[in-house]
Amino acid sequence: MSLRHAMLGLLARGPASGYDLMKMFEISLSNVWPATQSQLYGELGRLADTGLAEVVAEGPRGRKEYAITDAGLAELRHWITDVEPNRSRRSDMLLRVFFLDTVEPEQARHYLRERAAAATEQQDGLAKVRELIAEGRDPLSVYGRIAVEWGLRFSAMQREWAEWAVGQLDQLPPR
Amino acid sequence: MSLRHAMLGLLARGPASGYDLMKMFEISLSNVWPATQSQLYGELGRLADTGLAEVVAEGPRGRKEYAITDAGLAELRHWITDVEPNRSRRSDMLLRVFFLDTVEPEQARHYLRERAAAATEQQDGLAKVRELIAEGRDPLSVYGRIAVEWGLRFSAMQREWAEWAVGQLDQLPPR
DNA sequence: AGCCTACATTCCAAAGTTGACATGTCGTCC
DNA sequence: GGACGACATGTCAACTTTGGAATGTAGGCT
Repeated sequence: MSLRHAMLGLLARGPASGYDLMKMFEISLSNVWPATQSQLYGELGRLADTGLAEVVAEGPRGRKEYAITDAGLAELRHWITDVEPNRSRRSDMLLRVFFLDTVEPEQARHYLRERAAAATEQQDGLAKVRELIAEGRDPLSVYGRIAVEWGLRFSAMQREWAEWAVGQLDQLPPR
Repeated sequence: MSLRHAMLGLLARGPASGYDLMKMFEISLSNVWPATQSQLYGELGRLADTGLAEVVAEGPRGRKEYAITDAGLAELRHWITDVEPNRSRRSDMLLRVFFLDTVEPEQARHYLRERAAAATEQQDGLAKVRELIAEGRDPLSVYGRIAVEWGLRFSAMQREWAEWAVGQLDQLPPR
C-alpha cells in the first residue's frame, strides 16, 4: 500500500488537490511509483475517510484542497522508519534472460544489446533531470538528487551488465 | 502478463505439473517473478484453455502433467523477441528516499545504512547461489548465471549508492 | 497397520492497478 | 462573446496479485 504513503509524503510538503498531486506524481514520482488519476482520487477519498488527510479548502471548479493531518504524518513517519522496504523486484527484462535459450543465439545477443542501448538512453534522460535539480537546496531537490543518482547508477550498471552478458554468449560453444 | 510467459518458459524445458512449476518458481524465478500456488494453477488452466499448453499425462494424486504446444512456443518466442520489456520499476525503497526530510536526520541516515546492510546481505546470498550453479553447462545454468550476475551487480550498486547517500546527508547543513 | 511428509489440486476474498469514459468549469485570447 | 486549453473530479470494468482455506492421495518409515 505504498500509493497511500506516496500521497501522504507529497501532502506533507503542503496542501494540494487531487489535480495537484497528479502533476506532482508525473513530475517527480512517475519513475518510482506511477499512479493513475483514478487511483489518486480514489485514495484521496479513503485518506479523508480514515482521518489521515482532510479537506482544508474548496476552490473553483469543485477543487478540493487536502492537507495531511497529525495522524497522517505519524503514519507516514511510521512507514518510513518502521516498515521494511519490499525486497522483491519483479523484472520481466530479467525473466526473459532465463529463457533466452529458446530463441536463436543471434536474437539472444540482440536482446542484450537492446538492453544496453535502452540503459544508455535512460542514463542520458536522467543526466538531464539531474542538471535541472542541481541547484536546489530544498529537501525535494536534495532527496530528489539522491534518487536520481540511484537511477544513474542503476542504468550504468545495467548497461555494463548487458555488454558483459553479450561477451558471455560469445564464449558459448555453438549448439 | 509475464506470469504466463514465465510458465511457458519453464514448460519449454519439458513437461511439468503445477506442483513441479511451483518448485521451479521457488528455486529459480522467485527473485525475478514471484508467484503463488493459486496463481500458478489458475494460469495453467488458462494456458490449456487457450491452447498454449496441454495435458500430456495424468499421474497419481490427480497429477496432471502439462507440456507446451507449438502455439505456446511461438508465443514465448514472440514475447522474448518482439515485446519491449517494462521500463518502469516500482520501488518503495526509493519512494521513502523522497520523503526522508519528514523524519529526523538521524533516522534518515539509519534508513540508508540499513539499505546498505540489506544489500550486502543480499550479495552474500547471491554469491552462494552463483557457486551452486558455477559448474553447469546447460542453458539453465548459463542464463541463470547471467541473471545472478545482474543481482550481484545490482546489490553492489545499491550498497555503494546507500553509502554515498549517507555521505551526502552528512554534508547537509543542520536544519 | 498406522502415521507422517510430500505431493497435488481447487476455490475464494480482498486489495491493487490499468485505462477508459463521463462530466463540467474557469480564464484568456482573439 | 465564442472557442479552447487547462483545471478538476468522479466512476467503472477488467485484470493481476496476495494470501489463505479446504481437501485429499501416495509412498515411506516404524
